[in-house]
Amino acid sequence: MLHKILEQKLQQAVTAVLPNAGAATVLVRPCPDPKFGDYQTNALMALAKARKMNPRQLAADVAARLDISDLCEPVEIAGAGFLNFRLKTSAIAGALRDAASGGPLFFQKTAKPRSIIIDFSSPNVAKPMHVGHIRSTILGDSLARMLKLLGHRVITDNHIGDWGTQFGKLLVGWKTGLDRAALAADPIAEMERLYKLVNSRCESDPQTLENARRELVKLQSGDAENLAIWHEMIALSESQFQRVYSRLGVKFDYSLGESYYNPRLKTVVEELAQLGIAQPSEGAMAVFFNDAPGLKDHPALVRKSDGGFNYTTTDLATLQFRLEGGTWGEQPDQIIYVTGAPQQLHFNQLFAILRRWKPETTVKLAHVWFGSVMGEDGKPFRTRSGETVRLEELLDEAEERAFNVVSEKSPEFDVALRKEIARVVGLGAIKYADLSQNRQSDYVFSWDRMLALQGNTAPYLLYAYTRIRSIFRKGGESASAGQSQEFVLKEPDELALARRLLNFGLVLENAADDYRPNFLCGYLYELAGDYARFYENCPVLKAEGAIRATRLALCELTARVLKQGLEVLGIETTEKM
RNA sequence: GCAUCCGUAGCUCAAUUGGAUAGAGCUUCUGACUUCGGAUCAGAAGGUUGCAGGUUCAAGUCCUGCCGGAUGCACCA
Repeated sequence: MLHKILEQKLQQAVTAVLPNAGAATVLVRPCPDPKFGDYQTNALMALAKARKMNPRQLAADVAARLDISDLCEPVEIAGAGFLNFRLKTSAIAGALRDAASGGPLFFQKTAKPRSIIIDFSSPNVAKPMHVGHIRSTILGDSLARMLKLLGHRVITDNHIGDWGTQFGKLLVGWKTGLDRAALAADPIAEMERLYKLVNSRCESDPQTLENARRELVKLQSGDAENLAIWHEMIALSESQFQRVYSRLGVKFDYSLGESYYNPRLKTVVEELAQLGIAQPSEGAMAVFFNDAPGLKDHPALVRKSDGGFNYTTTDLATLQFRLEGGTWGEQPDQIIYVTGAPQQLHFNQLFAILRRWKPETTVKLAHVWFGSVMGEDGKPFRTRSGETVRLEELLDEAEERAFNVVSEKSPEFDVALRKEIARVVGLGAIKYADLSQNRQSDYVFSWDRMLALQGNTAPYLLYAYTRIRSIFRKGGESASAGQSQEFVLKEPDELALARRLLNFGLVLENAADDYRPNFLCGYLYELAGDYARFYENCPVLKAEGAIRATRLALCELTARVLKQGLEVLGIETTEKM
């Protein structure tokens, strides 16, 4: 973490020159172009501006106070007042040696661990998980892994949809048209069929609608028969969820569904009413936001005119529960919700209500939203027959397609090995295609691009990894010889690779701070590219002495960073492919 | 009507959130030692960042107004 040291020294120099400069104002970041140097700061220009000083003069004064000659070449002042730092080769070699001999892998655990709840995935009971769930699941999982790696205490909670109005219709269907054999064969499909059946009947037949409403009321007031059916539907759905999550390698600490918060709903609304936050309106209870510009004219309902509660009420109760420390007994510093873009209004309302309801809480709330998955026709992604695409079938197809590619490229591997490689590559490709994109844009789903072998894709990264592993298989035990010897970095491709390795932690932190795994993907892609050039131009096993040892160490460290980076994205690696 | 988001190369996407000459991949064209794994690498071509103003040392990024598109908005989640 050389840039951290630079940042600290720079901070000291700045406070020496400007005694009342703020604490966290001077940041060091990678240069946009290596010709400027390795790292730069542009913060002095802003500081100078605020004080009406000459920015280049300030930069010169700060540079004069900097003692970093052990790490860097003399600092350069450039442009309107940039400070550019170029690392000495000895400093780069030293950092590599530290990492190669058991030190941290170019990142540090945070000095201030926070307690963070991440709420993601949230599938619905009795419905199939479809492509819409994949982004939330993968993004949330990746954020959880990232924050954990950086030393935070992370609690993952799957807020399952197990209490909506859909259960009225499901109960009617279950009681009147359940096909037990079909349920045994494919429970989700059967429940989905029942729901669709009753739902369409409701549109033309008010009596069915009324029946559904009545079944729902019975369920919610504790009717034994309906509760039993409801429990069965949940159990059947959970086995589906588990199948998907275990394939994806996603784990939740808690799966507290909406029903869990049911007992709190009434008192939450009463409290809001008592505090004057919620008020009666058109028979319902509503919260108005006249002073919040973005929310003006968009009130939130916390109780429906029929006395029932909705999404907002449940989420408020959930927030209350979590702020009290949940069942795990720790108050969160931060809560992250991972859902689609259409829910922005909902979360803006939710957060605004909480600020009024519990003005004393300092919890940091984040709605990490994402765009939709589109088909190649630019419309929401569906099957040819117009159905939503089932997640399990999507995963099957990814593995199948990957299997075909592996079989074509490596026919000499036996079937079991090819299947295992296809699993890693196929699932990795799905995840990577999603995570490598700016989460806020809609993205077009394309099998061909996703399993493409070139470009910013999982197969490209995995291939880079397998080439490194192959060197170690060939090189035998001499692979560990790198640790004791002096590092010799001369070739441009060695240095470029080494410099890239140093930035792993910096990128990891940026990605976590902004909830953007695509930063990490971009970094890993560049790292793999640097490695490919190094591999092309710098023979490892044919080299000798310190050069060989250095190159082996570069290989080893690259493999470790690739593996660690992919792991944080929830992607496994394979030794061969 | 109100609100949110988007418009970048022929296509699919980046751009470290206001930084230096806007970068990749696909596609097209040209090249690479009888390969430490060619699922690789090098090079060429491709742009007035939807349009017009503004803010400042600096704008794809911020502000204003247009044009075009997506989504959400009281009783689904």
